[in-house]
Amino acid sequence: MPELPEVETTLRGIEPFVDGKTLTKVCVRETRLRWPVPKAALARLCGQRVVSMERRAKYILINFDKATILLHLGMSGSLRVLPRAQSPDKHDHIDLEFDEQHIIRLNDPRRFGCCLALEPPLDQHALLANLGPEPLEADFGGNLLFRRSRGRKQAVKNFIMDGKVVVGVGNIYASESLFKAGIRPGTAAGRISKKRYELLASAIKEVLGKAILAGGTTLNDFTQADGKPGYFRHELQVYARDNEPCHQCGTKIRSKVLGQRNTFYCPSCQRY
DNA sequence: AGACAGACCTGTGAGC
DNA sequence: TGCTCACAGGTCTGTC
Repeated sequence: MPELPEVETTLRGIEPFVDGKTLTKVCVRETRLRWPVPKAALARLCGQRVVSMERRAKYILINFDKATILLHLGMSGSLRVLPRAQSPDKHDHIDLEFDEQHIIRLNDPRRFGCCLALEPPLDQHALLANLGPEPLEADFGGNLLFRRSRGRKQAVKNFIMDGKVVVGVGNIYASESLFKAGIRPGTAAGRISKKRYELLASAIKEVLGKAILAGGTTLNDFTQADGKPGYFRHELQVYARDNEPCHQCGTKIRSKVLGQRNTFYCPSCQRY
């Protein structure tokens, strides 16, 4: 479910209920997420005030004075703002309480997500130390993709999904961006021209930016922090549209497995 | 080093 | 109706 736009949407949804507030209570019902949830370390943060919040790649960071809560939604996670009295459902693993009325609740059926308590310096933590640039920041562009791709035989789709190259481009938006840039997903990354990479970088920025404005993409179960679906699904050009006509030229959209992930493209619009 | 496969989990929908 | 199977939005880890 959650790619960068979904995580950004989630962050924006919970921010008014978290930023500047004091953590009053933590309730952990299930510690078996991707890594064991450090109950005691989270409990020690109670009484401390949130000084800032940010997103890095697909991680949500809740910063306190001397520690940070790091959350990842994995494949199936969501964070929602709920009334404090709301009883937990199946897979509601963690509640964070920041005021009298609300809780922030992590639900994650597949338990691929995580919730950790980190000590500074944050940027030296293994999960954050080797991340590539943010796709929506100015330091990411076609030039960077071109330089990093020289000599690489890997399929360009797998290349842009590599978090060391650029963060936050997941399976849906990788297919969508390549469509927009006219590039075949299976082309070797090292064989693509600088000019094409400029188009691709712009496409990634545009697709992610639009998806954030739409509140993310809801395929099956993604909901924003207020429980509403994301609306980017209606904008998808190729993802999950195999055998349907391309919106641009009418050719049948094809699918193919690359790097163990389903990939969608238009054989006529994507020729490079 | 780069590239790939496997691993972690549960829910859903298709096909029988 | 109920069973089995394939597949799903992520990403770390190990192996070649």
